[in-house]
Order: sequence, then structure tokens, then C-alpha cells
Amino acid sequence: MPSIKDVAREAHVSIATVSRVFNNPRVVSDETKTKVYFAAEKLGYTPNFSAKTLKKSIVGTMIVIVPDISNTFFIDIVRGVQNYAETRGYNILMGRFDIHRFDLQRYVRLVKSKAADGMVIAIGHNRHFAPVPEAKDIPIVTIEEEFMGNPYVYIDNYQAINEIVEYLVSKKRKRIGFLGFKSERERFLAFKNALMKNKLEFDEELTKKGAESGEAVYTGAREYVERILRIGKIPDSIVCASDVLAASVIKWLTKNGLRVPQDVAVTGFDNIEVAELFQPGITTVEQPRETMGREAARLLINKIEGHEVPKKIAFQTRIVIRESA
Amino acid sequence: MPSIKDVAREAHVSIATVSRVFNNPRVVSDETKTKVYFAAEKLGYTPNFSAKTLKKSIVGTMIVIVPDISNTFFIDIVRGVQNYAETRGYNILMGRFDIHRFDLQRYVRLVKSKAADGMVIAIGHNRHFAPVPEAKDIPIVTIEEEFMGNPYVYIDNYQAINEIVEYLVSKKRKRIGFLGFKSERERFLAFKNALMKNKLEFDEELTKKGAESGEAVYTGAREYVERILRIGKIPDSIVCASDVLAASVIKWLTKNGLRVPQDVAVTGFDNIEVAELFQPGITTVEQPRETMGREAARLLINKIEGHEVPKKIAFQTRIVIRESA
DNA sequence: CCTCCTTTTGAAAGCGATTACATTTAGTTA
DNA sequence: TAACTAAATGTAATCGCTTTCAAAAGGAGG
Repeated sequence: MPSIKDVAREAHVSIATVSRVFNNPRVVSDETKTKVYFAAEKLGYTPNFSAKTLKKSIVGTMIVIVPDISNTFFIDIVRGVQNYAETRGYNILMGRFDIHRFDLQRYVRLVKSKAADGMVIAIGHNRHFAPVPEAKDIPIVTIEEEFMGNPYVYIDNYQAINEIVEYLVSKKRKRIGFLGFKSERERFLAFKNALMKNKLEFDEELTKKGAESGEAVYTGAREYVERILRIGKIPDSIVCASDVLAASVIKWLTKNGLRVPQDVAVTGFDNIEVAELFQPGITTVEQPRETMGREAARLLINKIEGHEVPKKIAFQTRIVIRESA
Repeated sequence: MPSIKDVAREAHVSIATVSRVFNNPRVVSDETKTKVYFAAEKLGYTPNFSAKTLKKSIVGTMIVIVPDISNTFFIDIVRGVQNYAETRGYNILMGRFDIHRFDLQRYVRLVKSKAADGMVIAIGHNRHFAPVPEAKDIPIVTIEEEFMGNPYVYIDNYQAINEIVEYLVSKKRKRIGFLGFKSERERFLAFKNALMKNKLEFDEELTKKGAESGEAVYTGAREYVERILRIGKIPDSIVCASDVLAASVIKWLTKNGLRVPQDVAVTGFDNIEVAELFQPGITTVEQPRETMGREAARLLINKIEGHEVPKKIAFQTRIVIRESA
């Protein structure tokens, strides 16, 4: 691989001049520039990344970490981060995509060693990392939750769930159940809150906050349906903390002869791509996922480059009405 | 940020010794090692990545490019790549996740500049990149198709589709339709092939190879259903080139009063995570996606590190039977 | 024609590591 | 005790680039 030296020799100039041609072309004469471009082209010269970043303080790479890449929510965030990062000339180093085997230390070290300038971490609901002391002085921006005092972007679950509940209420639904995972605790709290706001009664028996694993979605929904059937308390609507969960309950409900939405309305959360393909299409909440990713990236880069950044940025959700409610 | 020099000074040794402690510890005495570890710990020393890779020929980073990260198929591949890369100490640089705005040149340059050692590219069916001359001498491994003579991993669409058709035949289905996208051409060819093999007639009118866009899935399925209804030729089964497509046709078929699978059986392809959540659950083909990713990563790293690698590696699929067929 | 800017270029230091080679130290052996 | 070997450490070159500082060249003004 040719180096700057080779180009310099070929163009009969010094390496300093070659460097200038690529980094600060206006200070070099047109004639010299042409010579250098020509030589570089001829040799197939590409500046060495490491050598460059060894001298410069900014690498132009950021790490993105999401807890679960099977989840559309995070994918869209990644996409947003990527789209924005590109416009600022940053590359993206992929962090682990399943948080179970996640080792923050490792990524912190990557930043400390200047393999990257900072990181965007999508926390996922109520998932708590242990704060890592070394992470204290590296640029971090999180999504959904605060982490170690760093800036973060988030959506207002309270507002979103409340909107759903209000919609159900407007459809004369009164006995509203909730189905979510442990990790979706905030949405659950938001749900309780929304019930109160709408002067509805909260019924523990119509509520299920399931296990952790992704495998258990289907089973979790089943247990829920079996329970309400067993105790003979059928809600007239169920708020689910995710679309996948909603699809699962719907399947179990109809299997047991209950019609959705006539007998029981069901709402989802996330508006995943296939939400409209289910039968019935799932009424759900859409979050500006890509925008959140973009914004997180913007905050991070600004922080890296030494600008002042806000403490947190909130985003609005939007309810998408389909057939399931 | 402290450098090797600072550690050397703190530990009263030379920088060479410090370097040895971290790269080749067995040649340094225990006493010295302790001193150095202690000093490094005290100063919070992390070796500088750029400085290291400036001297070494291997960076320990690879680029992964997939055409569409919304597609579970590619996500699992990425996951596989990631899992394997980690075991060999490689980091992953994220390439563009939507191939439309894809610029191979850019990533080639990244490798040439030694920001990465090579790349894994998931081609996606019959998507043709223009070969990039500069890419000729950089390590590349592709998934699903050959590219510029590089090693690749793939699944046998012919075998997979044939298995599906045989399954349908075993269920006494005779008039089999096909629904796929332009980009899924190979699966279409495989379909025609499978019909021949099973001595069934191919009927152009029961076939649809739709548009490109992801948006059009739902519409494409609708057009297909409307057409077969209009011409009054209802197949007794439909082979779809993806699960999403299958879910879409099922929705349109049932909307039009046709029962799945009683009136018409439908099969998908990919076994996406939510395949079992549809009603009916989708009978489909599972590919060893993660394994393919792992294998691609393994090939690439071996190539990077100068080992001999095979030209191509084929993977078996597995049919997953649910309710839709 | 001389002096003083401006523009353009070059020389050389330095970024933070790795590593070949040289040197020192300690331990064996005759 | 001299001679030799092995182990541990240090010296210094080097990777490929950026950047400061100095020098050279080309005008402009007097």
C-alpha cells in the first residue's frame, strides 16, 4: 500500500505538501495540487486512517449499543443514528446487540483507547446497567433513560399510554387490562396512572407483567388469556406494552372464541412493520424512532466536538388506529 | 490521557518494557510486571488503538453490510457475524443498512485506509452491485451470492422450494401459485423447477413477481388476490417468497371469504420471529441465518489472517410446518 | 535596485505504540 | 576464576501522517 512518502516522491514534492493537498488544499498552488492528485491517483493512494487519527484528537467513529436488534424499535433507532452520523462523516462501530452478554467496560475501553469517540446507548425500559466509573469522562448519550448524568432522548410513555386509554374510554371501554413485560415497567406505571386520570378502576387480576425472555411472549399471552378465562373476568379491552404481545393475545383470545375487537379490544405499542398485517390490524402507538436515533447521534457528535448540549430531549408519540381497537 | 511514556516513567522502566508487559508478558520478570501493572492501573492507562494499528498490519475490525436491517433474515446474519467476530477479538464497523443509498466505494476506501481489515456483504437476492475495481485486493466475503470471485456462503433455494412444493403435493395440492418480488428471482426459478420435478403444470396466471419497494408488500399481495379472483382461477395453494408476503396474501384471501388453509394453503419463507403469531401460523422455511453469519465471519477473518479459505459454503434449510399449509 | 510582504514549499518534530538489536545481569560450566 | 549462555531490559528506528517553523520565491513600493 503506497504511503504519503511514495506520493511525495512521485510528485516531486515534500510529504508536507501532499498532506496539505488533502487537508487544506487552498494553501497550495494549483500546479502543485494537480501534480499531487495525479501522483496519488497513479499510485492508488489512500491516507492511512490510524496515522491520521494518531495525530488528531477526533477519530470520527462512534459506538452504538442496543439491547435487542430483533426489535424494530431499536433497529429504527440504529438507522437514525446511522443516517445522521453519515452526514457528519462519522462511522459506526457496532456494539453488542443483545444486552445480556453486554459488557460496558469493553466499550468504554474502546473509547478510551481512541478506537471511537463516544457512544450512543439505547437503554431499553428500566434496564439498569451498573454505572462504570471509567465511563465518567467519555461522551455518552442514551436513549429512553438517563445514565450517569449524560444527555438522553426519550418518549413520554405516560402521555402515550394515556392517549391509548383515553381512546379506549372514548369507545366506551371500561374494564381495561394490561399485558407487558417486566422490562416495560414504566409503561405499566403509565397505565395505572392513565386509569386514575380517567377515573377507572385498576384491577390487579387483569394485569400481567410477564417474564424476561423473548421466547416467552407467546406463552405469556397464553397464560394471561387462560387466567382471565379461568377466573371468569374478561376485560373489554387490553393494553399491551408491545405489538408482538398484542398479536399474541389476539391469537389466544380468538382461539378461545372471543372476538377482537367486538368482545375485547386490544392495543399494541411500537407500530412494528407488520402491525397492519395481523388480523385484525393492530391499533398501536408509533414513536418517532428514527428521529430519536438521529437526535441522539447529533447530541453525541456535538458533545464530542466540544459544543454545549441539552440535558434531555423529549419526543411525542402518535396513536395509529387500525381494527383491533 | 496517559501514554505508554507516562507509565514507563511511573514504573521506572523503558517504554519497550511497558509494551512487552501488555503484548508479550512472559518475557518480562514478575517483579517488573507488577511494577508496570501497578503504574498502569494508577494512571488509568489504555493503549492507544491508532498507534498500535499503525505498526501492526491487522486492525481487528471488519465491516458488515446488509441491504435491509428491517428484515429478520439480515439481522440474524449480523448477529452471527457479531458473535463470531467477538470470539476472535474483532470489532464490527456498521455499513449502511439500506442498500439503496449504498456506496461500496466508500467502504472499500475504509478498508484501504486500514480503518478495517475487510468486509462481509449480505448481497440480498439478485441484487447486483457494480464490481468496484479497487475492491479487487481487499478481503471480502459475501452471503447468498458470489461477488467478484470472493468466497461466499449461501442456501440452496432450489432444494428449499422443492421441499415446500413436495410438501404441498403430499397434501394433495395440485394448482400451486407463486408470489414473490423481483429481487426473489432465484426463488421463482426454483419454484418453476420444483413444479417440473413434481410433474405439475406451471401457470403464469397464478404467478406474480411484484415490485421492489418494501411498501408494496401489502399492495402486491392484494393485486395478486384480486387478479386470481377476477380471472376466476383460484389456486389450491400459494408459495410465497417471504413470510411477510404470505401474511399479506392470507389477510387478503380471508378478507375475500377464502379460508386458509382449507380453500387455499399458503407457505412463507424465512421463518421470521412473528411467523407463528399470524392466524393461521405460517408454514415456512427456516434458514440457518445466524450460522451463515458466523461462517461468513470466520471465512473473512481467516482470509484476513492469511489462511486458505474455501470458495463457497452451502447451508441446508428446514421446513417448519404450522397451520397455513 | 533594495526592502518588505505574501504565497508557497520544505525540514523536522512528534503523535503512541512495536520491535530488532544491543547491552547488562545473572547463572553455568570447566 | 574465566568464559560462555540465557534472561531481562534498554535504545532507537519505524509505522504514516499533521503541523509548526523557517526558508525560498515572487511581487509591490519606494
